[in-house]
Amino acid sequence: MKYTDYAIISGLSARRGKRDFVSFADQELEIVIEDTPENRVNALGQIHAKNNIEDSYILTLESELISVLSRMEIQWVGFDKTKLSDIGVRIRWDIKKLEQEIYEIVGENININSPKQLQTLFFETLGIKPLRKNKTGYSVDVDVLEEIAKTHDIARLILEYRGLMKLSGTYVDGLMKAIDSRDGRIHTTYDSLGAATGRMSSNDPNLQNIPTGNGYAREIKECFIPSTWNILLVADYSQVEIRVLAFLSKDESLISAFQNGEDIHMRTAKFLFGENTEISSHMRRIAKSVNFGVIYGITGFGLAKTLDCNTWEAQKYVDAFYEKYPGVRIYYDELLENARKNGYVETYFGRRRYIPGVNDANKTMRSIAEREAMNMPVQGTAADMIKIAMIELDTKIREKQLVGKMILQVHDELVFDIPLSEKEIFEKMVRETMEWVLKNTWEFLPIIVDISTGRNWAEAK
DNA sequence: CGAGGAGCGA
DNA sequence: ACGTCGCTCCTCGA
Repeated sequence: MKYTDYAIISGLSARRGKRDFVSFADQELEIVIEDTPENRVNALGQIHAKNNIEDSYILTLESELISVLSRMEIQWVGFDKTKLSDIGVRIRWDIKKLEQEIYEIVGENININSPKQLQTLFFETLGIKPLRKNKTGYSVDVDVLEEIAKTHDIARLILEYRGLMKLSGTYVDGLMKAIDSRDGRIHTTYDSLGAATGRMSSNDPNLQNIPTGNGYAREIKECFIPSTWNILLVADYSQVEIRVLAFLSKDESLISAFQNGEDIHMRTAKFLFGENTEISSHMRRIAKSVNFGVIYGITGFGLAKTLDCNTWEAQKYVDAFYEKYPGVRIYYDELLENARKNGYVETYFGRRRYIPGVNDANKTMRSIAEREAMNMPVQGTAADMIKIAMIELDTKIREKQLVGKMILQVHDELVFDIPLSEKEIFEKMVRETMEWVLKNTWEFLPIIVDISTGRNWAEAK
């Protein structure tokens, strides 16, 4: 049955999507086409033509990536069904126990998965003051429950319950359904143009959001295993987005920090709290949030929420960041100026995203658009880099007639299923290729790839 | 079946 | 109003 979902296109296997049209950036084509990778890239080409983009490297890149992705999709990933099944039994047991505990405290069998019933419990029965509203009522999300948990233990239990339900539903049951009955492997579908920034997306099942934590989460990741006699090799770009920001902005402090091999979060922490200050783990955590936040176009309010501090304090950190890395501020100013003038932003490799909202009359809409504009070139350039590396690696693997295969991509990470005998050659080849994509700039901005291996995905990470 | 809320990843 | 990009599960009501 599963194969009825597939269409053979140009001798390659690719799955048909549900959509019957192709869109790119914020411009929908006025044509209805069969949703295939080839047609999507074709549509991308039409968008380029319509906007007078010539000699687009992105078009070449996306064309070449189609067959690479199809080979990854065909390969599939090994999976330990027995182990997942055992995890499922234990999680369900824990859920049952938590359920009983919660019912006991509440005094009745409420549906813990219903935000509506939780609202009634907290804000009416228990008389707790609501923290935040959403479209349908008062929010009972993790931030709110963390706050309530300070005074009511029940909130802690509900958070635990939610975490286990997520693992049980999305990962245990979800992955169990995705295991192929014939060979026990799992197959995902990639959408190369899945995100507006140029990132890919993965679905059915999504293998780009497998839990990374400890406990059950780690056990689930341990279920992803190599083929018989093989090992998994995981290669990931180290702090690639901040490095890309350094590269695009040419900020001197940011670049020199990477040149000197400094811990970038520590570098920012020193900037925020003083060169001679002993940086605590708390301070480093703040600096890390600021570093990431800047890439997302953060505001004082948003950072305050993340750090659980007041807006004034958070804004102070954001201001300090831009003061210490002035090149970043200039870069963003010029970027937004260009976005307002041209209506789009683009990556280093020329991938575009149209963002008409930067000139919207509505301040809120404009702010959203500005954050999108600020983030896209960073996230998109990183996406371009790994896509280029994937094409190059796919070619090399076949040229060298290696047995190992590239099987997964998780935004800044590639996973390979390889024989132990090919470990050294893969390590060297993968590192060199992934770092090579910005080779012409390596002189002033080191790109670092971390590689590890193991008998399962958790061990290799 | 779809919207909304929630939570998992980079 | 309030940090980017995704996908999937659950509830609830049409």
